[in-house]
Amino acid sequence: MAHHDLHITSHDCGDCPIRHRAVCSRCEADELAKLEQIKYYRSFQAGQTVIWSGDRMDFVASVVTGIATLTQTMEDGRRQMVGLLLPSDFVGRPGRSTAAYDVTATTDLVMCCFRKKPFEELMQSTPHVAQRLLEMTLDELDAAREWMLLLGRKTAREKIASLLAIIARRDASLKPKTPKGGIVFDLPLTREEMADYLGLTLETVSRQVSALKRDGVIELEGKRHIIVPDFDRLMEETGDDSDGGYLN
Amino acid sequence: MAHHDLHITSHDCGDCPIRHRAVCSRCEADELAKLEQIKYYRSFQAGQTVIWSGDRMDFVASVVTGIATLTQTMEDGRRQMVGLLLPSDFVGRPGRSTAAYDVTATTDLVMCCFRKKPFEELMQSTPHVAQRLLEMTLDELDAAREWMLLLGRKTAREKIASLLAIIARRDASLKPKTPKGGIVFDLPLTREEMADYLGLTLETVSRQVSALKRDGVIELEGKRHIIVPDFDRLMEETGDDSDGGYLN
DNA sequence: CGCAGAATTGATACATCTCAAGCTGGGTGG
DNA sequence: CCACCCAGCTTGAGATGTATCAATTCTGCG
Repeated sequence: MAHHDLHITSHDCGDCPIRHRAVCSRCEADELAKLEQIKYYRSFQAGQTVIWSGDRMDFVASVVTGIATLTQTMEDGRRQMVGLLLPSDFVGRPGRSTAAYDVTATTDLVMCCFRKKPFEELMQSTPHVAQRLLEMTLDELDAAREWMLLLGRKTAREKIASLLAIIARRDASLKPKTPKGGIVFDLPLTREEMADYLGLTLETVSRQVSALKRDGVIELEGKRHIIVPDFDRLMEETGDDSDGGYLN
Repeated sequence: MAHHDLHITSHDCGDCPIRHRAVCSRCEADELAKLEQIKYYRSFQAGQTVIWSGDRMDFVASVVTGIATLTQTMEDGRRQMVGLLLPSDFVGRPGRSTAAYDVTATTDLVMCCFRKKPFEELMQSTPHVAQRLLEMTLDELDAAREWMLLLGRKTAREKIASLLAIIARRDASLKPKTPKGGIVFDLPLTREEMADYLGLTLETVSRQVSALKRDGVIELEGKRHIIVPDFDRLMEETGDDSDGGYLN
């Protein structure tokens, strides 16, 4: 609990690992300079809550490193994760003063925050931030709708396979080495978090992971380290169209 | 099948029923004039398909009157509705050339279409359209996430109650008369469409509607006409927080 | 070493799906 | 004007997938 707001050597946007993907990616040098003036970093430890749904939220932010989750909770405790925030993803909504969801760090997390008021002004004055934010929001909307199909219509096994495929694909896109011998990655989520994301119980998640392992679709090393010997085989289990289907 | 593209007396944006809510709501007179130049109307009969997922889509559009649905379909025929398009809602994505979902008219439908290329140019040249589109997209994202909670965690009864509450609330906002004696409206969806929206089968929808009727939460006149004698009672059945929770 | 959180596995309950049989109401053609 | 028809809907009985409750078993760590 000790220290949660931190000491990041406030670095230059030019060196930022998410410079080319985040909400600032379209900015010119002068626009970037304005952003630099209103930005500040915050760090969170794995497991920490960034903000609670309903709390006042006077900033917006980009995830720089680490992973965070957006979850909704019902009065009786049922929980549904509604978003997984990866590096470059954006949190918060211009024009809204309170958080709509619980935001939690699932790994150690660094966020690049902007005070909301100046950020909103900057959106008015320069179009590139707003343009990029629209693009990112449309992408998120598509992702949310894909998730609606998963939640509404897929079986537990298909849900697990889909989640693994998404994480595997993302990981593969980060480390461009494609070892023919299969894709390897670490799960960034606990079984319970997977359950909250997939609309299942943690027991069902555990059973289906075991089943995929038993059937040779995946291999496990420890609880978190996953090996996918044949990605196409995994894709068959997701229930999705064979072709990734992402043209433009 | 006969005639599907139609003869709407191309009217003035000033008279448009969605003038104050649609993507054009923030436009000044000069911007509106530009939109007028590239707009055209299309009409569809109830049940007609507006566009199939994957088809080339060289326009974007606003729903003027009527209701349309966005649905995703899996190879084996499982279907999930991912959006319900009401008057003023926007369809299509600037910067994408094919439709991502099946769009279907569930009632007779009139859409105000803009050819995509000019619309995109207009978005660059004037900020008001892009601003409003961002706002609308953020609203849709919130709605999608609320639906994720419904799909992932709510019971069949809660799902039905939630859908009825949403339709009831929308209808109440259109006809501002609040008859103390209860809210009355017509379902714009068949049981099967409700099922596709809620991630259920049509039989389960039918059973749960009957159950809500048996328990006095709603009354039915025919299959489609619904009477809600006590809206708070209906809200209790949705599983949501008692307070509507829509501050800003 | 032993504890605590995380995960697995088992037995059973239950909500929803599936398959199947009727019902209902509005439109149509004889 | 009636009889029929058919899509939309309801209801039933049984199957099934996932949740629930309850032990264990892992695993990393103090």
